[in-house]
Amino acid sequence: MVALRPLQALRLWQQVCLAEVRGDMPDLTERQMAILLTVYLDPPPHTVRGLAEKLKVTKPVITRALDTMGAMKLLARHRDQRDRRNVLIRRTVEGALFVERFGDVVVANAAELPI
Amino acid sequence: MVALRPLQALRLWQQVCLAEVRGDMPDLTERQMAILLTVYLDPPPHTVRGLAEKLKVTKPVITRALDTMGAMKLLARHRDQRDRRNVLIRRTVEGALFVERFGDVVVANAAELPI
DNA sequence: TGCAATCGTTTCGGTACCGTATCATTACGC
DNA sequence: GCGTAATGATACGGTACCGAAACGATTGCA
Repeated sequence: MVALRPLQALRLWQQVCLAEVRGDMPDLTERQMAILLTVYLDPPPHTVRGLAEKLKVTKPVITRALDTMGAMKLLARHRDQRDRRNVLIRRTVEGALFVERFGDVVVANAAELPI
Repeated sequence: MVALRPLQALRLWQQVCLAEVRGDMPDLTERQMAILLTVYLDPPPHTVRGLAEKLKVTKPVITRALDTMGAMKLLARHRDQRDRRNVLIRRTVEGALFVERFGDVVVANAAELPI
């Protein structure tokens, strides 16, 4: 339970967005961000279908996001050997680093919030 | 000063992203979000040039974002009568409501964070 | 062995955004 | 007035994403 007042929440979001926009990091879509954080925060296994249901989007949305973030090495695909129709989404070192750094940005900006 | 631990920060971001993705709200780009929040949180006046400098992006980026969000009625353009070259970006009722509701989403998700 | 169901992917046309360069309008100094 | 500077908008080609539909691959069941 984190007590956050509306103005603080908005200010936090603004500062983090500004940091992301100003930086030369690869800009991720809100959907891509939701997928990435879900893969790294929720327990595996993660499948295309599962993510599509969690985000309430269609499967092609997940496939395309995996294409993009896979090219960025933020996560990786892996065929499920027990049911070769499935694709398991796995974490990568680069992705873990990216997520960790992003979390630090949020924490740092939260620490500087006034009032 | 808000004490937020890395895992809490990431979980918060995930939940808010999920809420936005799942909702049928108009999805805003990270840049658009940075502009919108800056207009509504920072003191006016706001100009295209000023926003471009603050976000470290080019002016067409701001112009296009204003087009998009203007069509959504999230903010409005207004010629500066003292220097008619300038365009002043003003807040709207719809935009204020949108920002307020977004802040509430963040606050609500922060309140439900574990540990 | 067939055949339907499920999985993820691909294709299609359309839309939105990007960066760069250029434009029209307005202001200001000479 | 006239040229220069500054503002924001636009044109252009390119890229990425979107929703809907169709597609191969794999499974499991009759």
